[in-house]
Amino acid sequence: MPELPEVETVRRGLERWCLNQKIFAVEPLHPRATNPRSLSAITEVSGATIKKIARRGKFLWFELDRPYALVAHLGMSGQFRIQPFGAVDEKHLRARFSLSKKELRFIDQRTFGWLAISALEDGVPTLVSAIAPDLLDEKFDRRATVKKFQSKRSEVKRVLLDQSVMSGVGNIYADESLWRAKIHPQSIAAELSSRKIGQLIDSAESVMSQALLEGGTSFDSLYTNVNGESGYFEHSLQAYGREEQPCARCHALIRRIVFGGRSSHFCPKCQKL
DNA sequence: ACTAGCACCTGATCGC
DNA sequence: TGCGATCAGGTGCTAG
Repeated sequence: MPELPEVETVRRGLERWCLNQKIFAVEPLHPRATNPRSLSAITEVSGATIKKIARRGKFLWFELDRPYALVAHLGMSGQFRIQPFGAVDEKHLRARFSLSKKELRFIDQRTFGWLAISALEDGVPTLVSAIAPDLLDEKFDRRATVKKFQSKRSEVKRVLLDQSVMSGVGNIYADESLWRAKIHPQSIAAELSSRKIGQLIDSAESVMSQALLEGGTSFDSLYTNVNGESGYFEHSLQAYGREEQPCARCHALIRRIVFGGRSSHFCPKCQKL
């Protein structure tokens, strides 16, 4: 569920509340909350101090005063919450970290999210090394990304969602970016001009930056920041979830189609194949 | 090597 | 009121 703007909102909240805090105790509460590729149990971070909170695409990690990091992915429904000691346990509480004055909690209804211990290599956890830099990363290479898009014979929306090409974009912002760039989601990526792919990248950057300013998109309580508050970007969506509603540009009705097992929303008039 | 499809979960909602 | 079908913002494994 959470895409780059939502994960970045969470990262900033964690930075504000957890930086330079010592982790006194860790309590894992669900077996699926630990990624099977984790180097060891997450209780390993007991006694460590949080030195930095980093992100690449939708992956977050806590850098510690140790040679490894605590990596987190929110999956579809993961949340981090800062709570006072003794607050009632949330229904889907999956792990508890005791800091000096507060508890950091990992909550996840659908259990697609996870935590893991992962070695750092050049500042990036091994578990994240196959993920391409995202649009807000200074390592993001625009020309190389355009080339990668052009090397793919599949539908451009699938490529947008491929985290090894460019990370951070999920189903909502993919539809929004394609709408803004006036590209049909089923266009073959390799058949698009460099200029068109450039427009798509620009659109993804502007839509996600705007969403970030509004604290992200949320339809329900499954996405919130570390204080349990929702974002406001839902009001600004032009394609996602707007099936049968008029396109803001041309008033044709937005269509929803399913491919790759998920919904795609687009304007049949502005976004032609 | 690349691509497409499905599996992994829980819960909300909708139609009958 | 109850039940089954469908849907949900992600990733990763596997079969072709």
